[in-house]
Amino acid sequence: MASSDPLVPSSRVSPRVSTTTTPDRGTRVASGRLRVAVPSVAERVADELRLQLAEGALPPGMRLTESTIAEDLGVSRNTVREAFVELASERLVVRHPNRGVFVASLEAGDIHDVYTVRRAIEVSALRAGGSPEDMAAVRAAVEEGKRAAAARDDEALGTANQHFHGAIVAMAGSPRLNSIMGQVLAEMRLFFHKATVDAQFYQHYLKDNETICLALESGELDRAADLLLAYLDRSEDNLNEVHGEAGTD
Amino acid sequence: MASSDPLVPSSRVSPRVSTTTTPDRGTRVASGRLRVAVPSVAERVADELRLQLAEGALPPGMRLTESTIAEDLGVSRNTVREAFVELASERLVVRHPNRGVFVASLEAGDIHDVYTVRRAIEVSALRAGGSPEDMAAVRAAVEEGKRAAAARDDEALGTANQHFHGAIVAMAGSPRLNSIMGQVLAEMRLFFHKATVDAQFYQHYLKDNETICLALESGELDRAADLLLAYLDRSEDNLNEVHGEAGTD
DNA sequence: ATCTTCAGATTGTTCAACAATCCTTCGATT
DNA sequence: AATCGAAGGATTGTTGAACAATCTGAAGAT
Repeated sequence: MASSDPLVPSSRVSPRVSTTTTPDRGTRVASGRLRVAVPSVAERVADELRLQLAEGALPPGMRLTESTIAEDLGVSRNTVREAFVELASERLVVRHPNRGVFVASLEAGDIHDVYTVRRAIEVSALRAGGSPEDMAAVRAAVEEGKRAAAARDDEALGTANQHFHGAIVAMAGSPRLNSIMGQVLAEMRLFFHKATVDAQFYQHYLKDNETICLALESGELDRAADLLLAYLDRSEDNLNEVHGEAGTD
Repeated sequence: MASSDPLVPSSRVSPRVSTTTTPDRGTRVASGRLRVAVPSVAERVADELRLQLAEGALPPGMRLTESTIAEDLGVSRNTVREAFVELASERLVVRHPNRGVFVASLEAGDIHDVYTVRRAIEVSALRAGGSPEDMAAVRAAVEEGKRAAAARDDEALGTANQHFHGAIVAMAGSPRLNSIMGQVLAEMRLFFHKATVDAQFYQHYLKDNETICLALESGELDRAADLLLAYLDRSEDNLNEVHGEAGTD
């Protein structure tokens, strides 16, 4: 869904005939100076592709042809190209020179690698602790997960889980760590659509998150870090099992 | 230096008149199948800019005009643009919409941020230990630093120091962590040209590296990690001092 | 002195062209 | 029949030109 929505407002039918058209994507703020960050077309293409990748509309391994995407989104091939460079730097797609761009697919080694990064940054952030607001965000993610579990909404449960781990990293207050974590989570999302894990899978995580959060709130940072580490190890094993089963298609 | 070398071999004088010219950048290997990764022009532009950034030829805050760079390197504007997207994703340049691309400059907050990332990934990698070969690489970097110090080569000393920390992260055997560390070190290189620190500055680091390496080699991973953490804290403080002095231009 | 207007420069984006490369198909050879 | 190699088509890589949108800075008006 949302696959063929044009990114440009739809006034681009015959681009050259209109001389000095009315401003298209100006969003001109008459009074203030603050421009609220109007994303460029290339960025919006990247955003759209990121969204479709996260939704599973573009499955891992799929080839992304430049001209097709350009037509579908109503932009030029060069703009798609810029978006591809960005997505490739985030490891969401892989560029094979002269062959094309493909949706990234996590192999067994990649899973371990991703979890190595997660262990590094999540444990580090947790061990350093955070402000009360930061911890409140972690707690909020735990409660969000509980609600999702009560509503038997697996999708929401997965989202809450990502919020939980995102909140842990956010405790460090580091834009760079947040950005790295965001990319890692995006990579995992890419993979998760292959295996819709059962509810018990997540239920287990839910309890772990609660325990970790409690340890954090009581100031037992080292214990919280150890718990998180164990959690990540188990999560990696779980994912590998799922991968071993689902990876034989 | 090496600022105006064209990236394309120089057969690009009149690009349209020649129909079916001889292969320009083919590097065709007659026998084998293995193509040794011929970098695209955009990648080479990014490489060249990265190099000039690391060398300090493009100082922080400097504006990089698309057409100028395109002319200097003998490539098209669109290609430069692709390179800019990549460099921006590495935080080596900053893009101001409709205003241009500027060489990134680390502010005080950025320094702390960079060190937060380093603490996370270096300590994590060190704590997990590594194979004998990995540790040998760490040791080699220490010796490299000693030689550079003996030769009073500050440049080489800085390089050896980066090798040391790179080798520590490489112990984790994680391509993603290596890539992150590479970017972080590139960011720091960008900054280091502002302050050519004195020899004693590095001498101190040299002893720390030796101590950390010894702890690692004797299997005292936790102690090595603690030492590294302390080292990074001190290094951050040092850098902030230097920044406070030199940043007043 | 402050505001507006205007021109110049640069970025953002598109388009069209072509070269280089890859993949496939189809013969030709052994 | 199997293998090899040569067209052919499709797609990527790269360029150059064009133009709209935006920013910058300077000249002019209030």
